[in-house]
Amino acid sequence: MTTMPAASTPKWNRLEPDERRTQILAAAVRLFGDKPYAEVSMSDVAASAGVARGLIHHYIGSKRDLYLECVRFLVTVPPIEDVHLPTGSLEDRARGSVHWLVGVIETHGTAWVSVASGSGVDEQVAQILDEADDLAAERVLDATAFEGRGGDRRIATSAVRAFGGMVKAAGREWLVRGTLTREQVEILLTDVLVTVLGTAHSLDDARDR
Amino acid sequence: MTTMPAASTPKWNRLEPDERRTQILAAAVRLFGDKPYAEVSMSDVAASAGVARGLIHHYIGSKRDLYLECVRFLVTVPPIEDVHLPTGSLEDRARGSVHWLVGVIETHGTAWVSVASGSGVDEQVAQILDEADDLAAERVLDATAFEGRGGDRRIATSAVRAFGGMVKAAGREWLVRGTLTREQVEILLTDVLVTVLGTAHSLDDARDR
DNA sequence: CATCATTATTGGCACAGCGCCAATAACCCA
DNA sequence: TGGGTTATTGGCGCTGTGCCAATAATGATG
Repeated sequence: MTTMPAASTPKWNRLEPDERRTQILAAAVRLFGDKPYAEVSMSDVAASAGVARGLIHHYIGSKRDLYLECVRFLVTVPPIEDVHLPTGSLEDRARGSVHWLVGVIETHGTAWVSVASGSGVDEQVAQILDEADDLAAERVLDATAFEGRGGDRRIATSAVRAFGGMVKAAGREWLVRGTLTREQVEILLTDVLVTVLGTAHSLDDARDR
Repeated sequence: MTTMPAASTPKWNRLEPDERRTQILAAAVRLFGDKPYAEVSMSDVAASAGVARGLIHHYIGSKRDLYLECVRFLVTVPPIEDVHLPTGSLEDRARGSVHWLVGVIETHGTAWVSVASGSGVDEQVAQILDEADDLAAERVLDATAFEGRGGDRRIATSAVRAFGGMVKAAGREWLVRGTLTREQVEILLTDVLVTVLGTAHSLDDARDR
């Protein structure tokens, strides 16, 4: 990659530790991006990076350490961007924040989604969770007597599915972290659900990119 | 459990297939509930259920199959409850739906949260994700110029963290499932964020359980 | 320019855990 | 009470991780 000595052909080329480490990490991020944790072996990463298996352990450590580095890279690099001026009305400022968040997501694309939400889950596991989310969304739409035609309904389902992500996160805040009470969670989610259902109606007018 | 023969002491008692299978599944659900996937070995499940390792493979199959069964159990059992009448105003119906959802979460408690959001993630992975979520929430509060005192701010942070769950889920809808366009995602999230910020102010009045 | 010191890199060994199969023991029935 | 049925066990083979000594490439030194 760097120099090509014509006299002797080295069996392998020697790189700077930082460079090699970055190279390994890049390969790992790529693999962990579209395959779940269990499906990625250290041999795969080593082969993808063009090095021996043992070298990864020398530079990063265990497989879990490698994965941790990848996660840290994927979720901490984006927020480095800073320039965002909170001006205008509340909605304008909210719009700016959301635009920034969506941009963060777009930066690493599906890899970010795969890692951030449901870190390295199996394909079939994701499918089961998806079906459960779908069922819950349908139930919510039925319970709230959502009236809508074909396309409208599908978009509303997706919106409520997204809302389901907030339900889970709120549940985490309540049960695991203990930062919100059950009452606070219900109030918050109720207000948000009302907003989601209200917005869903006007959402298919913006279906064109 | 069933009968106790006094004459001879059997080395192990023979159960009906369904009963044994249920027993194994119960032990697996319990273990997968508070430990990540990689931390739970088939030997642990076997020991916890009081059977030999091989029996699990005989009844369920591979470790992944076992985990799939547990996930399916955790997420499909709750929705069996049905009775919920969509009456009253939109907010009332939304409140009812949210109440039902929160009840579903409560049914299995932390185990559900652990499996549903971030299926079987490592403790350190969860910590990294938590810190990233916290940072993002703080940034959003800063960008939207959220004014609030100490306790208010902390509650608002938690609310925005919960909102972050919806951001991830919406990103999934957009990038992975393709059910929403980027524009639709931004509109939806903007409206919801405005609601979240507005509700957060009145949320500490309901801090008492 | 030849030799040595340094260290990046490799290949293989030991161990843990999964998947499976034949042997075994408990139960049911005549 | 004996024999058939099958739930259950224990151990074997294999894949993959973690680690360490040997090796080779690079830079320094005379």
